[in-house]
Amino acid sequence: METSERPESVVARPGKRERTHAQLVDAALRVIARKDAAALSILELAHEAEVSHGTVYNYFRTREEIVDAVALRLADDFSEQQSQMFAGLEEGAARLTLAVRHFVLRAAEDRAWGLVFLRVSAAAARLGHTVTLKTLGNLRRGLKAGTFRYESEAAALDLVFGTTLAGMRTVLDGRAGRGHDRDIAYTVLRGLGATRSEAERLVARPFPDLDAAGGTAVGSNAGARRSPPPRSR
Amino acid sequence: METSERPESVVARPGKRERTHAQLVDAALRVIARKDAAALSILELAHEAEVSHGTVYNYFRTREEIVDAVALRLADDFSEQQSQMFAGLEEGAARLTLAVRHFVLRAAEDRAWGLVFLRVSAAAARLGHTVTLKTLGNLRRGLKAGTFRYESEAAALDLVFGTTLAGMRTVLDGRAGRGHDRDIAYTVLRGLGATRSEAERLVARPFPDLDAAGGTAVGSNAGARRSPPPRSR
Amino acid sequence: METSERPESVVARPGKRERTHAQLVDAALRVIARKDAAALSILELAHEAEVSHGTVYNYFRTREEIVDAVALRLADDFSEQQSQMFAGLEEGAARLTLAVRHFVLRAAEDRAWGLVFLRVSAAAARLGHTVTLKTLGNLRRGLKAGTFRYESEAAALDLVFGTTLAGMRTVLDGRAGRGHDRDIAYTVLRGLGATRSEAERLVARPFPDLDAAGGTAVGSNAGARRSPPPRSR
Amino acid sequence: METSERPESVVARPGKRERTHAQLVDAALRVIARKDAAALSILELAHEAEVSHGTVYNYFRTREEIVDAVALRLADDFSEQQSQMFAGLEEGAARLTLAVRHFVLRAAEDRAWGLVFLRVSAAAARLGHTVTLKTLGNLRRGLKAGTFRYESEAAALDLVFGTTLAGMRTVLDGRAGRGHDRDIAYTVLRGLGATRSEAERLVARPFPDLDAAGGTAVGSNAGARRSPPPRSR
DNA sequence: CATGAATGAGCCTTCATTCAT
DNA sequence: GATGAATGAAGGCTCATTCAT
Repeated sequence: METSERPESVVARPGKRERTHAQLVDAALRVIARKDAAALSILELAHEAEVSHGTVYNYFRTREEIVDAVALRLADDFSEQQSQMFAGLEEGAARLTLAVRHFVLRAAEDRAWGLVFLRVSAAAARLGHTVTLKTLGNLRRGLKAGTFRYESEAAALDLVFGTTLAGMRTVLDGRAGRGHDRDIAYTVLRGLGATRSEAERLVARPFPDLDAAGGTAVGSNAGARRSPPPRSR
Repeated sequence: METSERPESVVARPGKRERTHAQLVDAALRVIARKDAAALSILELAHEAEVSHGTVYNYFRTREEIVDAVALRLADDFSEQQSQMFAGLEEGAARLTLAVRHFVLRAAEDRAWGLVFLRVSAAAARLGHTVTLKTLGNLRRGLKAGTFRYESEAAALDLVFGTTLAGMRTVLDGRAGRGHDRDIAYTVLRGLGATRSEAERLVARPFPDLDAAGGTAVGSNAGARRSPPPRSR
Repeated sequence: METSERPESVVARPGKRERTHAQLVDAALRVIARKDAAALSILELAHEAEVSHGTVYNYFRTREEIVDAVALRLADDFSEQQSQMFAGLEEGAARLTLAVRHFVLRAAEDRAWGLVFLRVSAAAARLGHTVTLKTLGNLRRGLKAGTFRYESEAAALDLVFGTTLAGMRTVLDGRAGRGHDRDIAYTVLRGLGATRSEAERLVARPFPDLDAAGGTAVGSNAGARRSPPPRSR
Repeated sequence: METSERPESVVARPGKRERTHAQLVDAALRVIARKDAAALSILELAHEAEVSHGTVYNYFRTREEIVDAVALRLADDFSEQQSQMFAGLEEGAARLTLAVRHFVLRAAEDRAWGLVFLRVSAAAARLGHTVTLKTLGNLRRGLKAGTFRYESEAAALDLVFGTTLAGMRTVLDGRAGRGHDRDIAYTVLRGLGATRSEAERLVARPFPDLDAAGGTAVGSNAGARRSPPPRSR
């Protein structure tokens, strides 16, 4: 601690508060990667962030605020990556395909991130909201373009979220091999009413390279981004 | 409850142990309907079951054992009801359709049961196993019959479970109206590769009457079993 | 349990009560060999004796009664063995020497017994009383015979008990090798005022064979009774 | 207690942690003077120390840590007093004599301290270690000087500790009068091989005055330090 | 702001004990 | 006599939270 430098007032560089905040959210991510989000304790968080537990109270007042902050961080990452991934990609169905694959793939590559995502999405509505909004746009675009042919938008959302999260869980449990991202995306597309050939075409598209993009890496088994070439159906 | 058979005395000799066990599982269901399964406390359970907390320890040694017992009860109920519902129904696709609709519908009818099911299935692998086994059979039958045309069985399971659970959640959150059971089932069937007309036909079939069947009612807003007639697509 | 034989009254063979009692004391010995005597729990005792915990209450009302029963058993064993060992041996100093050696040796041979003895003697005054009485006689005889030359009888008793118990502890902790029984006895004899040659002579006497004698074996690494020949001093 | 320095405020800034720690160890001493060390409960300790039970956990995580801390305190006291007592005293036999007498005498003067010492030494190996090391040096010095003539060092240690502790117990039980410290010391010296005249000379030496020295007084029947003049043998 | 001592609510767990069968 | 279901006292432990420095 560099408190000794300060003669009278706090000389802290601008952004000190932001840095500590980020440090705490980082720590929370690591903790949640280990235990369930509901089990996150202030004490453990403080220890992981290497600050006194009293300090945590300068930033969050309840455990829920912490989980929310983590959710916000994940949601921002998500938005950020979507933007990059979708640069120059207008087709709603294509965007949705990439988004679904992205989640499953990332869970496979960064197991810790996957666990955190599932746990936080179960605990914080906030995360769901952000993702829902983005998804809804893509769904409607695909519907308008005629690629999708669903009747119930609510059921369509359940399909997309439910299947994707289940797919992530399957990957995290080691019950699926490479290519599960494509299988899940294909299944979702079919459920939305895409024809076989459309779905195959969408799923066959290569993944834009976004390794450079960053985002919050929780663990670090930065894996091979490529899933194997799609099986022909 | 059959306590009504012995209107005055509480002594209950034979089967005492079984009775108390059931009483505890009942209480656990009610508690989980209120709070998350992970938050279930022995103390609270004892209070709800109106026994001393020491008694709980005569039956369960950890909270997990309790949740497992609840899961077992739900799984047994599930199997039981499947058997009744499927009596004389051979077609895998038809069975699957009914099962999916059943879950969504029941969540709508008995909100407490729905909450319990979601919470327990998140906490106890046991429940998932039972359901998976039953589902797998129906999937394969449908595949062999040519109704389903999926490639990846893992993705198909993710589709069925993920979408159904998401549909239950949507219903519990009040974000879907009557008929969501049919919408969810229709979506799942399409995702499994059923044609539009097949899916419509399957979804249009009336629901066998199983109100008489019993099973574990947690809350008691025993609702109107009938969902509205299917919309034409 | 053979309760089914009984048509109206308890047919139990005479001595049934005594047998169950002995069974409980046996079990208590085994339990104390594992944990400290103060930690002895009715529950654990019942389990070890393979009776219901309710049964224990038909025999003992408090934990102390149990420990006392164990102490009584050990004291009886002690008296019994002394009698056998001392058959035809009048000399007080010789008797004391054998008694001291016996304790240390037996602790080495039957570790469980040693632990039990130390633990029970720490918890139950009863055991100490019995041993004291026997010892006192031998001390006084030795004094009268001129072999011992101590002033304070209280200090002499402290010497005998303290050193012997410490010697047992040392053996049980594995901090002493073969022959510690003789070393301890020699030291005690010297402390009581015996001359070097007297002490050597007393310690050199062979140990009467009492393997056949029985007594309560707790563990069962029935060891080589012989300690190595005395070192010459 | 030096709280008297700050008569009004309780805030105690610097050294707060150390103070509370000492306060807890003090309380533990008082509790152990009442009950057995194994029965020490965190709750009771907290109550005795007049802090919340949560506070105790900020200092000790298990009961054993507490007993260890008490043992450490006793061991430090012991070392401290030995140093004072032995100032300018080189002879091993003389030191040992004083040490043995000191223990017995102190048990007589401060009954609570004696109980604590016996109980803690039974529960914490730590205490034994410290005392052993100090004793060993004195034993070897006496052996080299020719005052002692023992063969087995292990048996010699058993003699010293066993007899001294037994002597303390006898005093605490009220089964010995004034002068037991000298009787015990004399007996120990004889057991170590000292001649009668040597032992008498050693035991006759006056006790250095160390009342001023302080150390941990548990009870406070600060007694007459002087034991009666040695009886002639 | 950061720190960390102190607090107490709240849960967990073990067991002695009672009592109806 | 033996059994075992039920009880509740007793203690253990964790943590969120407050507050003085």
